[in-house]
Amino acid sequence: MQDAKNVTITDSEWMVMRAIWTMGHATSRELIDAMNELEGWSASTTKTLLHRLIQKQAVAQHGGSRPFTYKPVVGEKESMAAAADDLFDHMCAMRAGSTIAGVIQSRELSRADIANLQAILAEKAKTAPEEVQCNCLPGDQTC
Amino acid sequence: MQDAKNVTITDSEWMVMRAIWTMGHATSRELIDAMNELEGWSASTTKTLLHRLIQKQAVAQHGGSRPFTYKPVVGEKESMAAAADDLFDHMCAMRAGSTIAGVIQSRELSRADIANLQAILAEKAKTAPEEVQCNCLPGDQTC
DNA sequence: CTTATTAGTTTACAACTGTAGTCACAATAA
DNA sequence: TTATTGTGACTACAGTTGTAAACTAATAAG
Repeated sequence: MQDAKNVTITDSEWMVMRAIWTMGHATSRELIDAMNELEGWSASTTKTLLHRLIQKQAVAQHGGSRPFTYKPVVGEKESMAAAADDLFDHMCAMRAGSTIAGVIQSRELSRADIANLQAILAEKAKTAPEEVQCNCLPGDQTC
Repeated sequence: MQDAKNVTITDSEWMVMRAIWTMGHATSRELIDAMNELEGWSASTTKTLLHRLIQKQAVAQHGGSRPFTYKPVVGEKESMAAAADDLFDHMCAMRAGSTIAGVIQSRELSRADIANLQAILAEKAKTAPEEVQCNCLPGDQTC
């Protein structure tokens, strides 16, 4: 799988990727139908997005003959991780904790997810610093 | 403070907001200098961004006379929460847990942050479902 | 007061996005 | 083998974003 870090997937493109990831692989017809039902998009719109994703090498065309099959080239997990990292990279490091807290509160998580997060946190607690420094401006500040 | 949900702050604009949030309030000169040092931007660029933020009502101009003071209208915490929610809204609900896990692992968190997250998780565990359903396509799927 | 300097407003412009129409060609049906 | 249709490629076009120059109005310096 190609490095998801190098590909920027836009909001509309995400919708298509989600469908492809979930289906595993799909024909354009299947995608067009799914996108029409999900987002009300015209066939053209889905085609364009699919095309852009191919150019970005986030998706690849398979099967030599005409009704091609489309498959993801970038993984869902990696892409999501990259998008999340990208977001947090733009925010104040000092606020990451409370932002994560907000996300956890507003999302549905399974028992397994929670157990996993608890394990990660327990481990992380061992080496956690007392304070995280604000990194918004040159020099030390507190935001 | 105005509802951060309604304002879309772009990547470049975020940089300016971070500076304003950290400084609490600032003159354009201060912002221009900070942005030049941080991002290497020309004065014009910062001015434009500041302007757009004013139009979006994310920032307000204060003080009647010429060297105006600029202050945030939207809060940092709310804006970050909105941005994070926006991101997770576009992703498969089923994958939120592992994405959060990745974020936690890659970010620096203080002891207090961790304790807070642990408390939230403990509470959330009480009512957590066994499974979270994939919401990428119509009908139940697993992605 | 006149001039120089700074701060604020307008305009610019290419790249990227969201959304979609049209054209061309391969596959299929007649 | 020709007409039809499904599928993929190319074109379109307005709005947003990143980046910045040019212009104008206010203030400070002389």
